[in-house]
Amino acid sequence: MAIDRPKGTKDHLPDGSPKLSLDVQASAFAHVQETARRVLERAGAQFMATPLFEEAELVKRGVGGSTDIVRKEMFTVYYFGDHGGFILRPEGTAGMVRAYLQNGLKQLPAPLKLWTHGPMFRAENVQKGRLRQFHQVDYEVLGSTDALVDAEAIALMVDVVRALGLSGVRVKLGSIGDPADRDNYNEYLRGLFTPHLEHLSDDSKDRLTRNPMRILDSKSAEDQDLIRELAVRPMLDFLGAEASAHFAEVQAYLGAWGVEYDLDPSIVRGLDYYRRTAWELHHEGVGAKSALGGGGRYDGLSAQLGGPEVPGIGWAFGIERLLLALEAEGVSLPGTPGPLLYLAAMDAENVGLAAQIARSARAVARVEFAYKAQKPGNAFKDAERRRARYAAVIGTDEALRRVLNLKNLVSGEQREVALDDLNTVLTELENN
RNA sequence: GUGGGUUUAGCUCAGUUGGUUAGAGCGCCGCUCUGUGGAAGCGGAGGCCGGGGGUUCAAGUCCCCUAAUCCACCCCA
Repeated sequence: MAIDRPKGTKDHLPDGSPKLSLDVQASAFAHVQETARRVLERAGAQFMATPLFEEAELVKRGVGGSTDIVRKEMFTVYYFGDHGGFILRPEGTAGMVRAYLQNGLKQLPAPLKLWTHGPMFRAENVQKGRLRQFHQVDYEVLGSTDALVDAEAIALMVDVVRALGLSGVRVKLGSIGDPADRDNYNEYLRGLFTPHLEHLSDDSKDRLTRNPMRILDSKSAEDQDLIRELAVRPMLDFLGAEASAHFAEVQAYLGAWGVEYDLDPSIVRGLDYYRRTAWELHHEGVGAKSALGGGGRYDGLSAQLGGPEVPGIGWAFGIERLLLALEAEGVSLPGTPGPLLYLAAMDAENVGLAAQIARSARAVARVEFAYKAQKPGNAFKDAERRRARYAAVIGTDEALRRVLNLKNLVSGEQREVALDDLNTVLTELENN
């Protein structure tokens, strides 16, 4: 093969392909999207979609200039002759909020629940559960600060994943407070760690200036020793009165609904616009970080993009990571079903008739036909490989008498059906 | 950006201390089998041994570079 697919991308393959795993099975992707649609739309979310590329400025302002996403993971799009400065979107929220503001969706009754799905792009090195083009399901609620909205969002994220048959997920829940709370906490951490600089790992020395909260979930043993020695207080101790009450309310609702979660003080959002409630969904099967998805409240984002104050909250999970988790649990998703009926003609002059019957039968069911005349033995072999439930071979006798011999490929039983009755019979067979 | 493993047919893999026409199983196509499938037998197609350079009389095999892939770090979905 002369040309391979670009690094960090996957082809989505039809059922039956060699090397097929759930994360590249096109029908599994479709099933995730359909399940998300069902669960989210029943909860009142409406589907919308935004472009795959946006102004670079949107992502810089929306995601934050100090994040790794902006510093080293953006794909710049160079190829629009009349206008430059576009990038492939690295996440969904900035575009959703941009579209909300630009299209006047503030006119719709608030809070407005939206959802979308599609590819995201990050220029990262590849490993398990991490790609350069990956896909997310995304849920956003705009126009409310109510803690009930937070709790419902978290519960819905769990609902979608559960509806797919995944069981081993954990919600890690935290609150990063309001901006002043976070500033206070970062100041506390800097004051605490700076005198012990020489005991921190090199990575954490860097974190101390860029994002001190990251030190707390460092994988380095020396960092963890130091954290224990210094008896570092958790972020939750620094929440202001309002953020604290809000967080208590979120937990009360989750408790009332029986949504399980673990309080995790080390929850840190990588994106600058988060406020208050922040959470992640974890599963063992998805790779080193084990995060299936994450979410949080972003009340400051709209204003940061130059719009009015519009509170918001949202989450996203990675479809590939979800499929890895399902695969790890051995959950199988429904694939594309085979045809209900496979038709073949024995003689070249009846191929056209087979095609005509198939085309009219497609009004009620999935029906395929052979493009060349086939001997009965080969016709049934073919029908079997295509996973048809029924097969019929048309010879001169059937053509003259205007009938089909429908053969059940599992039981081997045959029954004769008049062509005029075919669609009625197929409808019955489809329904049982 | 960094570190380690891997790369031979569509798939899973053999291939000896370098030795001349690179193999198997599965899959695919055909035949045995001109009105009834899942089996068996026989035959066929399909490889610049990831790419480039080097050593050698001779390289799938040894050396260097490069790419892809897998896993991990940073970070994230």
